[in-house]
Amino acid sequence: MITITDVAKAAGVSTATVSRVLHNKAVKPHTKEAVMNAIKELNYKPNALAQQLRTQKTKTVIVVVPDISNTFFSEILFGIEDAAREHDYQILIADMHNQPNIEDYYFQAIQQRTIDGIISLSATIAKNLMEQIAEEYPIVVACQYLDNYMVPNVTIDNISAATAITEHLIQLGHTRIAHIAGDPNSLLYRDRFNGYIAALAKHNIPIDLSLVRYGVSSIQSGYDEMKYLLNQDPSISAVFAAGDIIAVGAINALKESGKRVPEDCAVVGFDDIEIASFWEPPLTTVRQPRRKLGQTAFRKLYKLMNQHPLKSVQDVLDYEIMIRESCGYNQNLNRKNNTTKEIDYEM
Amino acid sequence: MITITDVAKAAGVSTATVSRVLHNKAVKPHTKEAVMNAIKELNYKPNALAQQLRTQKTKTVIVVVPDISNTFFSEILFGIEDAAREHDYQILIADMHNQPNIEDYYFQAIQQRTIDGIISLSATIAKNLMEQIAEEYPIVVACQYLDNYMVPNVTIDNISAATAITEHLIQLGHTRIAHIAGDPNSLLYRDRFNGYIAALAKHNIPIDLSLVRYGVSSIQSGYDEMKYLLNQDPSISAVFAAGDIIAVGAINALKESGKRVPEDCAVVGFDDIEIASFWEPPLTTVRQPRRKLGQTAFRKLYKLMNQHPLKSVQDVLDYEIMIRESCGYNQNLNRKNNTTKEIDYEM
DNA sequence: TTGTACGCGTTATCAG
DNA sequence: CTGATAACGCGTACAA
Repeated sequence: MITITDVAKAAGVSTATVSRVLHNKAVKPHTKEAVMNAIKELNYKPNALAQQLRTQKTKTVIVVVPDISNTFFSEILFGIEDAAREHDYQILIADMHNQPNIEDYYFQAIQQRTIDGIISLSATIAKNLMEQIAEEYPIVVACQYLDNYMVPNVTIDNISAATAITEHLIQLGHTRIAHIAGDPNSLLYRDRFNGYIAALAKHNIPIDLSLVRYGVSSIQSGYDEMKYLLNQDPSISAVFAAGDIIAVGAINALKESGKRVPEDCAVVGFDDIEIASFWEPPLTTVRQPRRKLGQTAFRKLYKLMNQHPLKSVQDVLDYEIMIRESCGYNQNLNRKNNTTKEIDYEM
Repeated sequence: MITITDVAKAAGVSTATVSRVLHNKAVKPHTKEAVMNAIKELNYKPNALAQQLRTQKTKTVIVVVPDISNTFFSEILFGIEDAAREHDYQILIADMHNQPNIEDYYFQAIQQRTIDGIISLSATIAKNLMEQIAEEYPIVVACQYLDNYMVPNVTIDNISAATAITEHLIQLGHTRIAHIAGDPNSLLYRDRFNGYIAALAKHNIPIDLSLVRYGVSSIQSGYDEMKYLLNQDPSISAVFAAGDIIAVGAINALKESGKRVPEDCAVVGFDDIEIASFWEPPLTTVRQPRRKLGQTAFRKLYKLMNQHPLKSVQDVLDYEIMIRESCGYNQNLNRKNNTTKEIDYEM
């Protein structure tokens, strides 16, 4: 292995000078050139490990992803990478495979100084534990949050979005609207559920909890819960699924049962993942600004890692209702909410 | 930050002894206990950076993935992680976003000693460059290969699999069989193309290159190429797509054009990704042993990293033809090939 | 069985 | 502007 000492010898200077050249510090043009030549000739690459040990910075951020095979998260990752590149940071992906015991990852890596910060796209960890970590280390949560969250996070307003898309179904004349919810332990999904309830209440539609089922994020689960609902109450005319993956499973179940979508039963989802627009029929859903969510999350983390003051603990970004065919309203008139806000807790 | 010195002081021993305890070297039970207590009390975590700098080993492997949003790769990653865990290695994911200029990743990370080895699920890099890297550093290629590959790799027999699934269409009576191929610069896709040609030749079906289109791995691309084919030659009665993502796009195009699948046109794919079995109709395709591919790749890399001799340069694993409805042969009789072989080049 | 001392490759401080 | 040197935290000969 070829080190900074080798370069120094070859260039006839000290290692300190080589280091200076490497970091664009003040060096005489002449000596700088000599060093550059030596570097090129020897094909020298600084040892990142040694640099990191010395500077106590790794310029690396770990992203905790619940499930990388869920395409919803990939676009968020792109956004994170976009922003990370701006500041020359590396991204490390930790895939949880949807298992909830993720504490290990947080602790191991950051306590061993392998990384400078964490972006978590998951919030299954206990609230107090998360807050404890957040006090000691830079961490930002994206697309997930907990009640009265004091951990820096960026998200959309799930209640408002769920209300909006449910109202859309109501405005199309539906009153028997089922909901296939996500994990009730996640505030994210509780919010979507609450948005659904709020929309019904607002329009004086009686709330019937027998129309609510709880699924997990898989096509199979959406299929199963829809079958259950159909079996139990054939009068259902619309379904709001808490995620697109669940929604497409529900569509499959409906079609298999001889129901036409949207004529016999409308279906709407949440997230706008890629297959949503390619499904048959194309899915009406809520689009989250995924790339921007990722970018915002990283920029927030960057401030945290470099002791810049945070304007707000929580950033709330805009969402968009994507009207496609699965809801029966085949018109190219998408609705946008324009309420990017920053809820200020003043850290 | 709390270091090994702090622990040593607290336990009243030298840092060397603490280190020995950490690595289960010979230490008197009594002192060992004292050290353990100090570690626990101070909540000491070894600094991984320092360890790695000292030992010149990171126990980390980078996996180069063409596109993490393609679910085909996630299961391979699981397999890699399975095997990595056995040996206490960390996995690092590098997402290429389908861009071919990946040399940077290989070099940067491994030359800067941040990683011990590479598993590449991509082979867009020039052959000689790849071989040059392979001579200097531990690297294994999975699911991809180049002609006369001297770089350790693990894969299925794409020619044989493509031949088998094309023959299945032939046996169902099809003669006008189109092929939507993948990137012809990739031997992987050339092999699938060649398998298609071989099957036609074997059954004396005239080869008509106007039935062959080249797509990329996206639903949209499959859709576009199928539209083109339909427009050009409505007599096509079956399509072999070089990947499932392309295949489902093709199905969408067919249905939109008023063709029934499989009655008017059969479709088969390759890879067996999750949505394949949930599409309408469910897709007949080739299943690759993804998990095992990943495991095998890591174990091969492990040998390389630890100077164990390699039995073979190339491992060829079994594939499986998954017969579903999209080919019109709705019978639960899947075919397996049982020919796991290791082509011996003797390194 | 344990402690001392050095070195992994780099950067930062302090003189000059 | 440059060089000598200490230090980052750890593992391991070597000696005791």
